[in-house]
Amino acid sequence: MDAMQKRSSTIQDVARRAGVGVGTVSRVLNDHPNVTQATREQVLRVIADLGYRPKSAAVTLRTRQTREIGLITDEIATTPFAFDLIRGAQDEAWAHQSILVLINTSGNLDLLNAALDQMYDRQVRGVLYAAMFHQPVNLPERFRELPAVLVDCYSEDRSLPSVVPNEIQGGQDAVATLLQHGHRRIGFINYTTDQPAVVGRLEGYRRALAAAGVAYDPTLVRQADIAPEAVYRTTIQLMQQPDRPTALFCFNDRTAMWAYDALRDLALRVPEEVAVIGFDNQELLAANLRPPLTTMQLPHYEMGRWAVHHLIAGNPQPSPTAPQVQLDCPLVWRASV
Amino acid sequence: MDAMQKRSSTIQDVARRAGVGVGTVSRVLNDHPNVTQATREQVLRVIADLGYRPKSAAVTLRTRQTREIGLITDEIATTPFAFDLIRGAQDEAWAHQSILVLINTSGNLDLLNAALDQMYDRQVRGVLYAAMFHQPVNLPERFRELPAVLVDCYSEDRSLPSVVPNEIQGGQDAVATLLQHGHRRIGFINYTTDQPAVVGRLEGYRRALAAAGVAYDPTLVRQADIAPEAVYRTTIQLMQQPDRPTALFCFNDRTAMWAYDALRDLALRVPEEVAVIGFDNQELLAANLRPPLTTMQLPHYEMGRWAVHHLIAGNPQPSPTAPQVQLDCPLVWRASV
DNA sequence: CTGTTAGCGCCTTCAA
DNA sequence: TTGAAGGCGCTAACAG
Repeated sequence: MDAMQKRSSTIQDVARRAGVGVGTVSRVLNDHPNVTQATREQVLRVIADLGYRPKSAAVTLRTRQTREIGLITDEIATTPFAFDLIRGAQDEAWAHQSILVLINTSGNLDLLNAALDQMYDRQVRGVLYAAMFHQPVNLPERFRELPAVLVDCYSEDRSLPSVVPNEIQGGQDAVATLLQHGHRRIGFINYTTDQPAVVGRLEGYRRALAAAGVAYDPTLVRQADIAPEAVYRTTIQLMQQPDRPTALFCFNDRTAMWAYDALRDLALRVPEEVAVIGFDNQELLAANLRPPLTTMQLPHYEMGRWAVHHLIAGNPQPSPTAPQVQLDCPLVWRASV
Repeated sequence: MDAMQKRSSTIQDVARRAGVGVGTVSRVLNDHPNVTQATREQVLRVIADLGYRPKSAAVTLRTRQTREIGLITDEIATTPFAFDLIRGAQDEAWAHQSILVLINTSGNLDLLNAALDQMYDRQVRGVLYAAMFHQPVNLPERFRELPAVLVDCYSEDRSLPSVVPNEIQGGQDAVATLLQHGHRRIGFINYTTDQPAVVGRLEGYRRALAAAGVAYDPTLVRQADIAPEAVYRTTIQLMQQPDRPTALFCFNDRTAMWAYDALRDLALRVPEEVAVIGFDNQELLAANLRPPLTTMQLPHYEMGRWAVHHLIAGNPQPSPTAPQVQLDCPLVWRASV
């Protein structure tokens, strides 16, 4: 390894070759105005010749700041969302000449603390903490000791800035879409917990109905575990009741997938006889179902961007008034409505 | 931001408080033997009191080495595999007190070069380059200037070490499983390109047949685009031919998903009337299909681990003899066989 | 406008 | 076994 690491040139080398002082080189490096055009060009030429690049370790040591942003994830692993979030964060970080440093904690508190240690040691500009799904979280106090933004989660006490999906808007727009297509009896297969997505999407459902002057019918709203049989059975029940729904709003794309199964067994065609709309926009599922599923997209990419932007531009401080931003879930049009 | 960054303590602070020289502190920090037990404990106590942690920038500047590993990905974005690979890499890196620095290039060459610049500047221990799917790649020469390992891809000239899935073994084991369950006429819905996965899995198919003394019947092997209709049609054709196959080996889980559709329309039950085995083990699909899909798992986690391990322990040098490792694809048993 | 100098925080000789 | 001193590569303050 050492063999190949030909000692790269330093600012001294550049200064010498260019016949100037290191201070001057440093100035052109940092776009300081006090350099004549001539010397600047001269220095730039030598830099190019030598292929010189400043060592970030030296810069950090001197300036006490890095161009790194920590991304700590909590077992976000199994979902394809993770990478969208990472991409969004990276794209924004890159726009600020910064780079992502990644740690997945697997939901392990010791690892989380170790991750924070790392972030300190490296003097990152700040830290993102991303959860696997929209939820409240309880983070160690130490999180308040450096700039931090929560993604797809929020601290119980609301003292840290966070960005999450707008579940209500998502639910409302989904149902409004169904309404616009003439549906009046809209079934809703929700999930059983009380997580924000469940509560928010239901609220959106009600608001859309209310806005359209359609009465809320509790027999149309069911809760089912996210499991094949549970959803299958619920769908069958829903569709076999008198005055059956003509459209289905599903808690997420997996739910919709199993509802598809039930509808097929019921010989009900999508979308001709029953319209279906999902949530999440898990490409792998939604785009590959038959017919392709119309669904609401979770704004992971945008949340990643927002979080990094806020970290860099928002100078986030822990405080009771930390912003809690909700990003819209846009409709992704396919063929199930 | 500055407000919260209470200047953390330095090695000097520790030395002063402990009544020793900085050299001594440095020694206990680095487990140097020449420190008496007494002073070591004394220093350790002060370190704990102060919550002192060495700044990595200073260490790097001095030692010229970091504890960072670069991970450059090529638009690996859309697949859920990405995170498994990242997790594997991180877990192994962590075991070596190292951390991942991530850059996604979106297949953009300029970004790739910029990424390499970053890696140089940061003096990372080495770099992983991961592709979206198993394929040959052509990387810039600069890749040869620092320790690098390719993941899920390999350089055309084989000069860089790489780790990829063992497609042949995967195909062979998949088909062998079917054979063991008594199937003799096994359909294979392959993909149309000539990428390693396509070629390798076919080879595996043939080997399994040969090993079982079953003649290779070309009418059972089809190539279909990875698109719903193409697979659907192919499946129908395959199953309607005289002496139809009793089992189906699908190029990947998405292919299997659409084959399911065709089989259902043909009123053929899985696995009672037709056994199906997929490839990739995309949890989101495989586990959620009805019945859940038996499939071969792509070893992304393991490839990530192997790559980092080799980077750190293998002292990789670009050379014509760089190792090209293939990792097995284990069978994931569900309910479709 | 430019060169020189003093550290940033740490590790590593070199003496003691 | 330990302390002191030098320097890693860079920026910023200070003269000039």
